[in-house]
Amino acid sequence: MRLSTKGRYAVMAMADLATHEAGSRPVSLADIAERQEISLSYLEQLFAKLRRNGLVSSVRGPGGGYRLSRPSEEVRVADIIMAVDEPITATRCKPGSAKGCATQGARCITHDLWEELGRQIHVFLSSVSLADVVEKRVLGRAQLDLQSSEVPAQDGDSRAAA
Amino acid sequence: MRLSTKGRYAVMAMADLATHEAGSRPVSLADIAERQEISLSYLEQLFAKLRRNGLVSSVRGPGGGYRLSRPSEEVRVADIIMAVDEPITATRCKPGSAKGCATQGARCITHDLWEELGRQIHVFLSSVSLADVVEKRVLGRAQLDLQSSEVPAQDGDSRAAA
DNA sequence: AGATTTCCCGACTACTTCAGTCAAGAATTC
DNA sequence: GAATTCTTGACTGAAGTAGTCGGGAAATCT
Repeated sequence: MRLSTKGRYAVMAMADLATHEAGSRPVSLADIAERQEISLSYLEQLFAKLRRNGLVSSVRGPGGGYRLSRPSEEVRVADIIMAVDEPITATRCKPGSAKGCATQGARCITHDLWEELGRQIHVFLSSVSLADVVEKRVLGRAQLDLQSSEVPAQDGDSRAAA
Repeated sequence: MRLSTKGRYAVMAMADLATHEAGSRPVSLADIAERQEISLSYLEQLFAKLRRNGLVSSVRGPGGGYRLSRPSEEVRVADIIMAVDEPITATRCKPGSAKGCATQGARCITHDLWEELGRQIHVFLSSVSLADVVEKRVLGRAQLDLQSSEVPAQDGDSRAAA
């Protein structure tokens, strides 16, 4: 799961689409571009990918635009991000790669860590639907349950987090 | 919290340091560079930042090298990544920024989502200590507790995750 | 003292990716 | 057929990544 502004733009656009999808009229990219302040040409790229991945369907001609293929409750944020972001080079841990991971044939020391982090991110973003985003319900669905955090609170915690 | 290969290299190097920190001898960057297949000059950059953030201490001269400032149980992975990665522009959601977020003065639709994701990542990486990484104990410390995942399993799940 | 080993620091650079532009074309409606 | 809207591909400027290079400074050893 790759996290870039491209994915964020896509989620913003999809949320806008879900919000303004009233009645039967599709939503034009021009409208989304104006409301979300994203360039039209860039949106076109994003929606081309979203369409190929079956998340939206298009209607051409005047009055045309895009529509969600499924109700917003059934669209996961993870789906959107995976649709627009390239498959990613998987923490550069491919068996063939010379550097980074796969040192001496074995997986590198930190391999498990990044794999687990990727899984955590994926689980979280899969637990949030587009409807959740629109209705500002991003908490509560998935919650990290820290058991026995033995790591003491450190002094240097004034650094910018998140 | 920014996630880049730079941060990954830093964690790899710190894990290597924690592993080979036997007795009282510091570990030289040349050794780490060879074992982890990271260029020496690049390691020097990373360790300069790690040192400024108080994660390691240095010993000069022959037989010199680096040492962990604290025991590996007390070093959180999040600390390492924050030390080497720049403070980051916080999901481009600054009040002053013209684009992206802060549309019409209000926070953008997806603001809460990314903020929460950032928090989840930070919590996870704070829950894992360097000792956990070295001893391959990255699971079980923090575990996502999904309550009532109503999102149905979708067809297209063969896509590369993580 | 002098040589060697190691950390220390700044400048420079090839490369890739990101974010976005530009231009042309095809389908649909009026 | 003219306007609208999606569709596609090529192109580009800026930024960040992953380094390299070169010269130092402190500590140790002979």
